[in-house]
Amino acid sequence: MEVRTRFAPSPTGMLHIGGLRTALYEFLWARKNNGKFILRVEDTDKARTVPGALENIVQTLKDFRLNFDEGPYLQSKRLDIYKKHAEELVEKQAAYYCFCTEERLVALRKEQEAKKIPPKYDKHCLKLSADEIKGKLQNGEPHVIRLNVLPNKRIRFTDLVHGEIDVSSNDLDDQVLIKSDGFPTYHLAVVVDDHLMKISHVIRGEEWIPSTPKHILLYSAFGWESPQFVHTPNILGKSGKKLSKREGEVAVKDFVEKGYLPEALLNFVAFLGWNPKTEQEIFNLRELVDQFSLAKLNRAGAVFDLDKLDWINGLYIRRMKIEELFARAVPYLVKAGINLQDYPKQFIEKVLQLEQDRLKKLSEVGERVGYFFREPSYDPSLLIWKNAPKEAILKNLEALSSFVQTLDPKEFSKENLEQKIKAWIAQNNMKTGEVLWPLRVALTGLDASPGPFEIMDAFSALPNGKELVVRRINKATELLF
RNA sequence: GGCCCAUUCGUCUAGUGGUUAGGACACGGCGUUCUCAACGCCGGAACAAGGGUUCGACUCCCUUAUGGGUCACCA
Repeated sequence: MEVRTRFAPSPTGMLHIGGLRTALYEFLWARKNNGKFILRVEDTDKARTVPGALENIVQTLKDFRLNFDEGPYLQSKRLDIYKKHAEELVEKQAAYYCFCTEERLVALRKEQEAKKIPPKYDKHCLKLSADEIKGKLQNGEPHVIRLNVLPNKRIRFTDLVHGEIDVSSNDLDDQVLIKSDGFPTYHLAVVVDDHLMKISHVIRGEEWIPSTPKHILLYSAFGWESPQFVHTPNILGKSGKKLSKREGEVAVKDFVEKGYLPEALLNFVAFLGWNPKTEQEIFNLRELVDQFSLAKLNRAGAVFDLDKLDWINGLYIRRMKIEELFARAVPYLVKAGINLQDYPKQFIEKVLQLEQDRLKKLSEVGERVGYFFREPSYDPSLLIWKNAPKEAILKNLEALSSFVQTLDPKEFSKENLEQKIKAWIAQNNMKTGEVLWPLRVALTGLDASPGPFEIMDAFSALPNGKELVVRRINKATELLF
């Protein structure tokens, strides 16, 4: 049988991390089995539908290369299908019309809560005669269609992650199938569509386990075979609760804007609930498809650990070719107010290369490379290396300034500079730290940064690079004086 | 509260009756070094508890505890 999976989000907001992982697993399982991955939009709640959400979902899947083979199917365009199926259920007496008002339902629930019994519909409208129903329908009375759950039945199903799950029908409510606005509820729509779309594996979050028995009832009422159910563990926030907006960003879009790479995000999210059972940690999409299996899904929820995401993201950044890093960093550099057209590409590339090992996310790049684009300002005391006397530092900087001026800008390669300057230091019996530390601070104004040789190397890609370097050294001597 | 699901280092996890309980992130130390990264080496750190079953339990069973999910004309 062909493997067909579907991602079935409701367009109530931006695609979030949990949705991304679900889509990933569905995608992987389909690809792994040469099956089909389908996108279906569960937009059956008119009130909660957010404009732009559908576009965001489609675009994000595209950006992350989780290409779907069919869809997007919109449930809001399939209303007649659900209605027809609900009526079929009514005919089979597996469902019934209900005309109860919201007030009655609320009162009923209150009463049950007061008695500390689980709130359930009391099957009030099941007692209506055929004529009564006909009359009310003809009068146009508002109504819904409810599933008729028979008491004292065991409902069993197999979940590929959790194994056998067994529930009593007494714990199930007479779920509304068709709402009074004519739209189906999730439960009806999901079952009808999964069947009609020949979905082989329903992969979704574990919060759906409690409603799966209702779905089983529907499948059997229709006389259909159920698909395989795969309930994935939840992604948890630091608090151990289901990841939610309360504990920080959850929209995929926000992570991308912060400079997390789609590949890194996918790699990270894949490991939240799944593990290849090897010691390999870094996987591209191709490898994930290769290694993925439902049997390797975990059961317990997984906490979303930003530290590990940062590590993976940094690792992907480090492995990137410089041209690619350049291309991806452009928006962040622009945002930092750097006019890229004013600088040679080679210069920007060298600058990025310097920071490549240090970046955890792309959004940090603007701030980190700032000293290349504007004169640093800093406290002069920062120029002092450890407990070195101020006079020695001043003297070293002045001598350094003269020495650098004698150097040919064409020989500003990192290796050459290092060799030349270190030889010069030795020649003059200076202390390395008392030269290189103030040099570096003069160039960057920072207590932590890349080394002075590579910074000078980068500056040399500018027509006036050497002058800039000398000017900064001189400025440092003035500051210190 | 009813029902359901889960439980190995702080976090992600390996482990399917006999292991010095392994790896990764984070953390600490050391090395490299002008600083910070990156890199390398080292280190601390876990089987929720109690009963069984067994020659032997992290592994199997039961109970308890804890955590989570769910109980809508939302998905």
